[in-house]
Amino acid sequence: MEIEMDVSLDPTLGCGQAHRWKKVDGAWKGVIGQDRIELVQTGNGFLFKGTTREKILDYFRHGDDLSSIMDEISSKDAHVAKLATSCPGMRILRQDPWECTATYILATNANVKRISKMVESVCDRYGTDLGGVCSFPTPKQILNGCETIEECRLGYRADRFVEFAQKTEDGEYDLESLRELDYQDCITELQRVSGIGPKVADCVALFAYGHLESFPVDARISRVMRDIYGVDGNYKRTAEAGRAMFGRYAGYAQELLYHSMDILY
DNA sequence: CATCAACCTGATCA
DNA sequence: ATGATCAGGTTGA
Repeated sequence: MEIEMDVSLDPTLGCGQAHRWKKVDGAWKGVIGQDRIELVQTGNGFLFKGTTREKILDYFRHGDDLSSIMDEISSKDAHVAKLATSCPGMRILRQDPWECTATYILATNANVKRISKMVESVCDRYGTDLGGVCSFPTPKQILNGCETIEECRLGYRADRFVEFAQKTEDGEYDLESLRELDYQDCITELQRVSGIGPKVADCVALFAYGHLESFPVDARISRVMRDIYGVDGNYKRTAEAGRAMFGRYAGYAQELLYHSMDILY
């Protein structure tokens, strides 16, 4: 099946916003929910198999008008304008809140390689076998075998990861209800979770709850803000500066800036 | 509110 | 080869 969309799979799936995609012989292989997916870039979109058109369109935020978003953030800053041109088709994805949050709890103070290793590890150990790859586990699946969690080599993230699964399963955290909240309330609620600070909250707000004004500041973005824009200071200050600079689509600007560092380093 | 050391682990570098 | 440093941060003092 083919989908027409202004998207470039390489930066979109390879930039690190989602952690389960792998490019094998020109095809992007990954898992969305319980579906094993394969995507191949074409001239004006991509071919897909493994799931429904509807789910793919939702995952790739088909409703986002990329050209007008790029126009808007490009008008705010010449550097981002250049990146928008040099890296067309980079999209923000819409990920499942549970998987996205649990994954970013694992992502703290680890590099991309190690993050995907940890994520694959918990999928292999606790997820459902989909034939060659496993789905991201449900809270229940994790809790059913959490006594062997140390075999996943999560380090000090393990306790937070299991606690998050426990409290989600218990209903203490209601991830669905967060969909109703605006950006500020959303990150405030997310930060009640142990293992979620301002950076992870911003990532989840952006990648799961679709708050496109979120501007997560990680180590790389922090360097960009300092070196290119002369913005220094703590997290709150830097993230606010990004949102003030780029407005309602700051998240897209962040992705472009992050990816540009990816190429540089 | 701002600052800062400690924290699992594994890859990289000297 | 072996030790220091660092990586998509968060926490608690």
